[in-house]
Parts: sequence; structure tokens; C-alpha cells
Amino acid sequence: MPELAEVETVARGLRPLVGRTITAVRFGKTDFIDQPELLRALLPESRIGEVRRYGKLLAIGFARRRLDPERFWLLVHLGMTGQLVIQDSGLPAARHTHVWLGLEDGRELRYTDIRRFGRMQIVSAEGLAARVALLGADPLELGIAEFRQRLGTRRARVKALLLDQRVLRGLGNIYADESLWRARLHPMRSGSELSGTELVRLWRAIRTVVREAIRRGGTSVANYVDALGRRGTYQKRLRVYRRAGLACLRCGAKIGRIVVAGRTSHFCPRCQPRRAAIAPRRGNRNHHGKTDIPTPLLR
DNA sequence: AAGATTACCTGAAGGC
DNA sequence: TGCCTTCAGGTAATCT
Repeated sequence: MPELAEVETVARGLRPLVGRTITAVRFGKTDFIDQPELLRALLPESRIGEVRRYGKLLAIGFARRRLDPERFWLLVHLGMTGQLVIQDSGLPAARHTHVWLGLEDGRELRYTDIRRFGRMQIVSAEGLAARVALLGADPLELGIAEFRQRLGTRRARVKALLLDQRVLRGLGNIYADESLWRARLHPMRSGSELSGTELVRLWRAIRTVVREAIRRGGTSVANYVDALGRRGTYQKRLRVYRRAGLACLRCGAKIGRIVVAGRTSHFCPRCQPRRAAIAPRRGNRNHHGKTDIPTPLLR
């Protein structure tokens, strides 16, 4: 579910809680929490100092109010169906709510997760840094040079690269498909086979798609809601995702559906050809040192 | 190194 | 209505 745009929207919704203190912790199931006892021990009497997002990972910074001034971070990954919602403690909790963090003003920060693919844990500043070091670049922060370096040198399929959080952090199945459609690239193309122009197209497409998705509060195709329980509206802007069998909004061809990198991928077989639609020039040599075989220019 | 497969867990949707 | 299968926005482990 929650990809970069959704998690960013949740993070923004949580920021008004900065300065608030947790008064109580209550759990339902805890099998998705790393050391639930630690949360129970540290969170009460701790003040929310900061809310950050690294890709799909939420990091909520805390400081103990009394005792040691030690700071720590609550990491929350929403998985597929995780929700963090601020609610009045009087309201009945949704089914599958497993963590309640009471606030001094009578509200609660509640974590609900139907499938419990999400994860929660407390880490130190060093622990946070170690986690972030495993992640790739933020799609909105990296420049074209680094983008080229990170994708253009890899032989894996471009769809797999977009989904790999060590390459770029924050893209998931929806925004990967939407970005590839926008850039007119087949999901099975290899990173190293992409031309400079194609890489620029992809870099731009990702920025456009993700920025617009954030502006629209994310995509709600099933469960996703923000910290105030509101759905996003980017689902109205989707161009290929979940449109298999329908006409491509750019060329009219029938949108296809294949599995790439173990994930369902939607694409337009005409706009996103498997082979680069580049007219080869005489004497042009590809990376194998062989002359390019002319591929029919579609469209 | 990259890809395929499986697993984690629950619910929705479709076929019969 | 019920039963069965398939699929779902994520990630990690294991095998080839």
C-alpha cells in the first residue's frame, strides 16, 4: 500500500503532534513489533520531537521528559495495510488496531494493520543512521547524474530497479508503473540498455508522478488513509495502474499486464515497446561492439 | 548478479 | 449462501 507519497502524507499529518507527550501505551498483537517491551518502557513520558520520512519508512523522534535526556526514534513501516491515525480516544478503534499511543490531550495515535506486514521498532540515533544507510536515494532529491549512475549501470530490469529500495527509496508498484508509462519505457528493459534520453525521461517522469501524488495526498486504491483518516485522490490520476485491458490514454492500444520482478506490471505495449524505438544510425555501435540491428519504429 | 519462489497475514472478489 | 481460488500498495529469505 503505502509508497513514498502516502508515507509523506502521513508524516505531514503527524507533524502537528510535535511537542506532545505520550501518556500511555497499549498493544493488541505485537508480532510485528521488534521488542514491544522497549516501546512500553520508553514511550510513556516521552515527547515527540520530530517526524521524518526516509522512503517508505517513518521515523518519529522522541526525547524522555524526565530521567535521562536520551533521544530515540520510533521507526514505523506501514507495510501493505498499515495505518497511523490520530483519533479521539473516545472513538471506537478500527478492527486490527494493535498499538494505541495515548496523548495528554485525550487523543490517541493508533496503529492499525490488517495484514501486519508493517514493522515497528525503537532505535538509537546510530540505529536510525544504519537503517537509512541501507536505503538508496530519495527520488525527489537525487539529480540526473546520480540517477544515471544508479540505474544506467545496472543490468537488472528497470522495473526491478525502481522497486529496489537500495537503488531508490520510496517507489512501489503503483508509482513504478505510472513512471514507466509516463517515460514510455517497457518494465522489462534493462537499466544499462537505456539511452541517456530515456534515463532523463524516466527521472523526470518519477519526479512528476511522485510530486503530483503527494499534492493529491497519495493514492487510495484500497486501504490507505492519512493520519486524519482521509483518503488520497491520486487514484483518479492513475494512467496505467490497474487499467489492464483498457485503452491506453495516450495511444489507445490495449493496456497489458505482465509479471516483472514478481510484481504485476501494467504497461502499454505500443507506447512502451520492449525494444528501444530508436532509429539506428549507420556505424552506430552498441555496448557489445556490434552494429545495432534496426528495430521497427512503432507509432 | 539477477531472477524465481516462498513466506509472512487478512480480506475482497470472482467462479461455481 | 457457501466454498474455493486468486490476488493485493511490501520486504526478506532461500535457491538456481
